Amino acid sequence: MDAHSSAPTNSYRENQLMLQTTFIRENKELTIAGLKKKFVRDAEEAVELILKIDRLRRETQQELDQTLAKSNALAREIGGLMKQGKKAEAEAAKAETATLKETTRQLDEQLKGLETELYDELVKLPNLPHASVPEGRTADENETILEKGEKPVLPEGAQPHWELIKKLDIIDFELGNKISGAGFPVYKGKGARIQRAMIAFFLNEAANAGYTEIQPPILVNADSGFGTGQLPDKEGQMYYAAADDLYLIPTAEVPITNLYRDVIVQENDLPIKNVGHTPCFRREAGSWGAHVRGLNRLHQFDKVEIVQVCKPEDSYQALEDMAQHVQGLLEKLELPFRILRLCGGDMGFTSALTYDFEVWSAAQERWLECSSVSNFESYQANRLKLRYKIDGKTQLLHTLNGSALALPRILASILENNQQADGSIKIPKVLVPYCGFETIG
RNA sequence: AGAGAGUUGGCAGAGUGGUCGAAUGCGGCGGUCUUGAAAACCGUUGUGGGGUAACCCACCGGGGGUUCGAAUCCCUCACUCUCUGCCA
Repeated sequence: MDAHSSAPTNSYRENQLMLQTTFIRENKELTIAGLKKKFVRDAEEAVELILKIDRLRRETQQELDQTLAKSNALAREIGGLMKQGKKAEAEAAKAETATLKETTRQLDEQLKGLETELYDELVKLPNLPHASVPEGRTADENETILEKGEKPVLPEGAQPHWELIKKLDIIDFELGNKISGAGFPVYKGKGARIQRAMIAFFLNEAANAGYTEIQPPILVNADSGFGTGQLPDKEGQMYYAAADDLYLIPTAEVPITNLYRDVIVQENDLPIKNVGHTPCFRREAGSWGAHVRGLNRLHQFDKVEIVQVCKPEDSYQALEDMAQHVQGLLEKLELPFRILRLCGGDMGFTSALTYDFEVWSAAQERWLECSSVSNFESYQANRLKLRYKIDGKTQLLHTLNGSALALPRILASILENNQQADGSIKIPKVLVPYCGFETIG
């Protein structure tokens, strides 16, 4: 943990603000600078436009409120007159309401339009990167903050995992192809058992670290997709069940974080730490090729996800704790890995700071991403309306999540790194009690 | 899937056209009393938006309508419950 022992300090958001618009209004330059770090095009224009719409929105709101206040007063007056039986006066007052009503209708329409416009613009903006996020546009500019573990020297005739799984008959892509399609492998025998072993191991480790286990639905509605930011941006990456208007989750983050949508959490229930195992479904339409062979990229895979909800001032410590947890798993599995701090251009849309974990895949001689641990600060919480009460005020919480871990690439790495001279695979010691065998093949 | 009944503040539960943002009870918070606690009593206690502020506005499942005025009437959608059917 030495590599990232000092938690980065949150440099520019001492005052956590309720609303993104309020934050932008009061931190215009910081917002623009942050957006530029994430390579948002025309950041200034986007921010100016938002501030302009926001100004108009507030003006319109004021006019509307005043008009409504007049209507309310008049209605009360009419009520009073009716009670006293002053019918003529009441009728006269009624005549006045017609113009007010028309004004209300117009202003209301205007306001709704402006609110929609504002929302549409806001939703286009990604989260702002944390100060410690390195400058850079592509994955090449990510910062390696730790590399650990011995890269194994493979025996003569060592093979990549897609050959090994065939030889050992533990994962069958052809069968999956028949019953579903490409990217839906069938795990058989020890292949299935080691998957189950890893899931149990990961869940137990998380439970030991204080995470509460959750088994969420794996189909979610559109509101949940919006809450965690998959919608409206990455619609095409999720499978969609049109008949029921439900999405297959791309990660357990979606249902588990959305558990707290529209919730005001009690302060002493914080931090919330949840873990869940789910299958994950990803359409990933583009970029299939040689480097995504075998288990490297799938349409369906299993993942154990850890999620935390905490107070703003605790979130960067929580991020470090989560990273440490993931690191511990990889160390126990005895796999070589490295940790990257993603640069502005390579980070996710909703994240403020992300650590990627990559395992070494010895036969492919490549690093494979197996976990991504992120602090979203209040970005998701703002959409989720996830808050807590402090000093009588409601304030947005921070959300974080990370894979702990995604299975297929871990399995690929185990298979490739641990192949023995006799062609068998040695199972990491920690998994043996879970799967009940020490070798495959 | 069919028939019926519901959806109100943290929870329970009143309220069927005019100070209802909403009675009452429980819970929460503050106080009195007490060595301390309980009980009792008093006060307070929803969310969001706008405004320097006083204060104003919106929200009683979602959306729309009637009306000078809607938690209350009408339409529509969603969900929940009960009974029947089906089912792992």
